[in-house]
Amino acid sequence: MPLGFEKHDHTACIQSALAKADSYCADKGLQFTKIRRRVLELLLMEHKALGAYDLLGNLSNEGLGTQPPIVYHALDFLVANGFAHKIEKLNAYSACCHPGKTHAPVFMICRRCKCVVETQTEPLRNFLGTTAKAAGFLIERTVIEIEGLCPSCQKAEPARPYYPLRT
Amino acid sequence: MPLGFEKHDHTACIQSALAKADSYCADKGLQFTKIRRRVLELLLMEHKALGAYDLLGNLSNEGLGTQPPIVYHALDFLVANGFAHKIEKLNAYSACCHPGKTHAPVFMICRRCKCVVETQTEPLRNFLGTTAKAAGFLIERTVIEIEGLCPSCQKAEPARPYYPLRT
DNA sequence: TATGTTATGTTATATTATTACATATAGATA
DNA sequence: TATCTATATGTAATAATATAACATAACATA
Ligand SMILES: [Zn+2]
Ligand SMILES: [Zn+2]
Ligand SMILES: [Zn+2]
Ligand SMILES: [Zn+2]
Repeated sequence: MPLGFEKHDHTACIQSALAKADSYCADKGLQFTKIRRRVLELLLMEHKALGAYDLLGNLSNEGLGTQPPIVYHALDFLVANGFAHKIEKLNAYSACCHPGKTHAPVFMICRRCKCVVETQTEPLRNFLGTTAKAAGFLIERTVIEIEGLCPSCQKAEPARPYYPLRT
Repeated sequence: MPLGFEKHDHTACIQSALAKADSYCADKGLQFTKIRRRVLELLLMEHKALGAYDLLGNLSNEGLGTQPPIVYHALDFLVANGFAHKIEKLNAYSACCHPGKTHAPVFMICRRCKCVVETQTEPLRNFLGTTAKAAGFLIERTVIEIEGLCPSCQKAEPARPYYPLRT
């Protein structure tokens, strides 16, 4: 599993994630069915987020279903069980890179090549916890997504100004 | 402007935000037109996020336009100029509580009463900067949204488990 | 007023997601 | 094994969000 944008053995990356999902589901008595497994596999193929209808297109080509609820059902399962995340900024879905661990994921999204890298930071979680506590707010979920340019795309394109547009 | 969930003089809150927008636009030579101003005003009315079609419903009732691009044009302006933010998790829009300041906003979203409170944390921004830098990633924008229960809703409803569902 | 620029309006359509329910299948129970 | 029950999949229709492409109107300023 990549910790960042460095090259890695992605075949192993995929196999490892599927194996973890297999054993986790076996442990918990969850049905890791053909469709669910295939959707996860599709999400694992690249470190990119895929839209529900991209996934559905693939399923459809493979004779695994043609209607939206097919893929949304599978995504519900994968997200609920922590095998995938929804990337809110993209309305798309990404395989989890740290399955089986409690984590508050942080996504780095390259606007140019669309790659998505998941990282996690315990300090950040603590930090948000402190911020929320000060306001009396009780955290249940977090959405943390960073948009910008990945290392290789920085060479190809100038940066846009850091948030916000206002000076 | 509220720093958290405490009660405050919301009429003053609205007036102050509109006045800031007026003067900012005057300074920059931006056209703070009737529709744009009204959309901001609608967003300011409560500390909640409103969907584009909610806003359009209001505009439509007031004879200010009936088609989606009307409201999306206005929202584009308000977001581009930092008067409003899109809340990605809700596909909805919220007036900025710190207009005129450079900031990476953090939103606390109550799942029960749907209130949205914007805060900002310079340390968090630094922290994400460090995380990204370690991966060689260049930040342009951030999406930081916390979901959970606001102080008053905590009294009314039990919390759900903290992220993630996985044990 | 003439001219270029920005804002608004119109039509159509794209994209993402859900509701509600029917059928099929897996796993548990008798 | 046969039945029961819960879960998964399939179907149809529709809801909700957002954009493309372009026409018209209003504004800015020379
Ligand atoms: Zn993850
Ligand atoms: Zn890139
Ligand atoms: Zn703001
Ligand atoms: Zn609340």
